[in-house]
Amino acid sequence: MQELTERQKNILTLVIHEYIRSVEPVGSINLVSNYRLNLSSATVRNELAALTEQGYLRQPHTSAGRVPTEAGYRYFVGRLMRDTTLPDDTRRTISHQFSQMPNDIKQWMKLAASVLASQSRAISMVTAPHANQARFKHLELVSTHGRQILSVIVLEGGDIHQTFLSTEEPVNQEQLSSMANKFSQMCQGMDLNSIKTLAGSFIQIEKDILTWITDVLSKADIMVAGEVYLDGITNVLSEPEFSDSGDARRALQFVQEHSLLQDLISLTVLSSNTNGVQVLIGGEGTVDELRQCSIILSKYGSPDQATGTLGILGPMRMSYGRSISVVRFISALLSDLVAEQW
Amino acid sequence: MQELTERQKNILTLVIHEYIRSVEPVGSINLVSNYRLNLSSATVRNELAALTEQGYLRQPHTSAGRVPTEAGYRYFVGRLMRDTTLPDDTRRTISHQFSQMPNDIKQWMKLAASVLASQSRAISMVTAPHANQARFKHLELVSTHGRQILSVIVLEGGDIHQTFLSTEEPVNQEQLSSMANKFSQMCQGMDLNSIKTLAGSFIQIEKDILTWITDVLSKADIMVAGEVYLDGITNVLSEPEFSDSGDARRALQFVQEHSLLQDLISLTVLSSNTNGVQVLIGGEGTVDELRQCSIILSKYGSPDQATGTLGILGPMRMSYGRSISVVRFISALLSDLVAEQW
DNA sequence: TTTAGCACTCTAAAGCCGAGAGTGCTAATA
DNA sequence: TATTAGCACTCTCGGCTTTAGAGTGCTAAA
Repeated sequence: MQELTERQKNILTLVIHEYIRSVEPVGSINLVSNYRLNLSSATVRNELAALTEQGYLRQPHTSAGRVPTEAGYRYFVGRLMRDTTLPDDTRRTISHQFSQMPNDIKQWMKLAASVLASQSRAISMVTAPHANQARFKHLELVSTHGRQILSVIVLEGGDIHQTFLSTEEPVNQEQLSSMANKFSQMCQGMDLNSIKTLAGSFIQIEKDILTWITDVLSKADIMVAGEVYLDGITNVLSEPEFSDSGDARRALQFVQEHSLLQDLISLTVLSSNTNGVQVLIGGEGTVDELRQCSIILSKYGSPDQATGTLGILGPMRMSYGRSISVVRFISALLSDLVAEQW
Repeated sequence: MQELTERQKNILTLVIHEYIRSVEPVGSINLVSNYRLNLSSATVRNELAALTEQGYLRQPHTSAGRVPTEAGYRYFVGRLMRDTTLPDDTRRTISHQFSQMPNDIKQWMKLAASVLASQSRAISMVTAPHANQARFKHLELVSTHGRQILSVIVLEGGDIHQTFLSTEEPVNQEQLSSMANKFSQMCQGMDLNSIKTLAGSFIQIEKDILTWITDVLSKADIMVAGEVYLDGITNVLSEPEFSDSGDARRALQFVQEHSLLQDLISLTVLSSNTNGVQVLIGGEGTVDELRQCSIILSKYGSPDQATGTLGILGPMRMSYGRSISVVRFISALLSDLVAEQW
């Protein structure tokens, strides 16, 4: 696999552009006439043949135009694509939308997912920010009717978990409050291991609470990311390459069942890494169901506070320039919001 | 529109069964041979003609079999369908799944949506239970780094809302706790109106908190249902009638954008009402996008505690017997869970 | 009232054809 | 040596016709 000539790079770029635009195999004449090359179609044909030879393009059948291969896209994203940024007015619009939101993480996530989806016309995925190692912050106990207690745990970073605990006999709110205070102070800022080493004589209900706390912490540690917010699921259905056949359905099903992002996050060795944004083309390294798709991922937040992940999943034939810039922008935006908040 | 004869009812039922099974227009010979009628195809033809005349069936074209119309389905659901219940082992399996869940509303909702979707092979929708008029129960304030305060409001019924408030100058956790206690006691069990009438001299931060509380309560009152849990979105895509054309996409898009259930809940006058379960056929009374769909809805919980809504959305050609019984069963199950908890 | 028989209608699948797009090769050209 | 014009060739796709088959409604007989 030898280096491409400048002209070949140029032509590869054009083929990809044109294919993304028209979603049809692109031929030599088409290129010459649409892009005012100072070349004849015959010359372009030769170059196309060379690029096909090297594996960057392929022909659906003998007398069709060329379509980019996975390798072609990868070469493009890694070495040819120029860094684009979002248009100023788009940036402003998005920032404005965020500034008008209440200070509520859920709302942010939803908005981020929605903006990502509509801007990229792909499926968007966003995880809520979470501290890297879960630490206990606060416990709250609220009596409900009967012998059920509503128990709320707040983790550092603002994650909230709740459950109902039941007691043998009724406990009034005052007792509950003092018990909650006791735990809040005793466990302040501790992580899973520290809490496990706590000793002392506890009554039954206190033991239940401790079990519950360790449950929450270990769950929070394992589930690197919390809930996943999805949006734009129908975007991908309108793409021509998914118009029929079960492909789209299978891909969607996969996304819904496995919370995808969870799995992807663990992949640290990734191919193209553009300025903190990671691009997986043709579902590389992942599963069969996503063979026709590409994924663009980015972490946000900061490692010593809280981080989350966001990304989009679209057809391999997507506008990488635009998509990457959107992901990068939203990622930065959420990073700022997280930094302000913590 | 006159009463149907027994034989006509029988044949209508068979046509619907067969159509649901095969998804193809069903003809007279087909019926006779598959269902061992003691009739000739000619007789059946006459009856089919009569049913078509009355609007319960239609022919896609002159020489095709018959397909049930909206009216046909409605007649079937309202008057012909025998009440089915879920098989015992299915019931047991589902109950078991619920019993193994932690006491967490979110998990319940997710499980309910998942079971509904897989059992009915349709899209499922579930709203979390919520008190009918929101009442304040408890306030909790937790300091975070900087001048941000994490504020958590618990409503009667266990709904939880959180936000970040900011203060002019730092406040320590002790002050926050006493402030939270003050509010918790002062506002105990009050609804929106009562809280609005509260007077007294409050410092800035307390005013902010009060505003936030009223915000939450009014939001909770308006948004009759909280979050909507969806599942099985891909189910509907595999249905043959949605295999191509944008119909499926449009319907899905609609479901995602408008949180559907919200709108539907407000429809109290509904056509078929089978034992607490409501059936909307052909999206009657709703929107164009759902013309090809049917909806089965049920409330759960009890009016004086908390109620939620659940339902499924599938192709008009769905197995109503099974679907209705699943919806009814899950609805009862959630009702029990809610009753235990409150 | 039911049924056998029959002519008729319409669709959907299969086969056929021609236009058009695109190719690769060769030979001429700059 | 790199480029280009010319050309024969290949393959798909859309439109057309044809045909098999399913289903119908009607009539007349049982």
